[in-house]
Amino acid sequence: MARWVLHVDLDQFVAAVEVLRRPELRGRPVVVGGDGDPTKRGVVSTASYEAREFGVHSGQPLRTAARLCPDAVFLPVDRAAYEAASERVFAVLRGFDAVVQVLGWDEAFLGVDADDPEEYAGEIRRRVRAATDLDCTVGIGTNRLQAKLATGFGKPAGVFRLTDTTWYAVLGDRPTDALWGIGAKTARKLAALGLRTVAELAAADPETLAARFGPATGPWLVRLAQGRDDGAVTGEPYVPRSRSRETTYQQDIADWDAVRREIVRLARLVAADTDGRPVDRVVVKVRYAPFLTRTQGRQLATPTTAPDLVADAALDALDGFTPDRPVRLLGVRAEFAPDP
DNA sequence: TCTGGGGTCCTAGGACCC
DNA sequence: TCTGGGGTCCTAGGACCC
Repeated sequence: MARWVLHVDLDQFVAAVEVLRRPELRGRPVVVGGDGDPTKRGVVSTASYEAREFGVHSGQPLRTAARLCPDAVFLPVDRAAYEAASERVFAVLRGFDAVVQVLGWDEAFLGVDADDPEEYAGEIRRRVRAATDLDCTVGIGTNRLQAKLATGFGKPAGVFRLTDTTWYAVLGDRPTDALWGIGAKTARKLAALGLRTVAELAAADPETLAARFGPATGPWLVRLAQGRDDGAVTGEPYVPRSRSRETTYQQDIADWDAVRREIVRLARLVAADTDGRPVDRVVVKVRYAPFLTRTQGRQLATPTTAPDLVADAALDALDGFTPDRPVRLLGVRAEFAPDP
């Protein structure tokens, strides 16, 4: 039997969960984001396929989505509901004889031994559907990168295999930002070097890219374009490196005393969410009204879980900012001391 | 596109030390 | 004080992903 990596990705996950508990929404354009009021500041978390027909997509301002699709049903984000649905899906996946690595709310890698990976993928789709009424797509590859990219070609509710044999036929002529890890910024820098497609990047000199992108990132970009990924699927439990809370305010805050009160509030929320792990460092984020974003951090002399000390460190970090401009967003992040 | 919230990892540059 | 070269650590920012 051969070793395969399967990437399981729920279809329009957040919108699908909402439709499950409100069946009358099935077939309608559904947009989930912010507090569900499209006249407020906020962006689309997930749009149903019906809403995507109108050009609505994740990350888009809710106001824009409402303009593109005025008849859409707008719903608030309900994290607890999605986490509960996630757990039911992952419980199904853990029922397989496989190494399961969860990637977020709606994705997981499975390391499996199989003679017929398509048959295996089909069985995953059937069992997830039977247990949760949710559809998923399964990508098949010989490593995580191939499996992850394969999923995009199988959407929705399908199965797709991508291997060394088919890599360049499928992806060679695609722009570099089709790859998992290359976004708009990096794609533009690569294009400036004459590297526009996956095939062109795959043939590039790693040393040249190291000079432009750094010693680790440069060579990694070339390996990415070649479909290579040395990382194994791991079943190790996920241990967070940090916890954070941030808020974009409906109205900018000009009063610095109000800013300080908000920082204390956010710091306490973060401190309540550390699961008893000592905090090493506290970082405050300020986004001023013109979207200029700055961060300031403070290393703690002694790692702590005490909310008062986390809040004190956050206020100390806040003193590193100039209180002369209205504030659009405030955030506090706590970083955990490495495990001994 | 007047641009969320929660994360991760990498890089560059300054501080500091020998 | 006209002042090198290298290593290491820390921090802010960038980029990416879901």
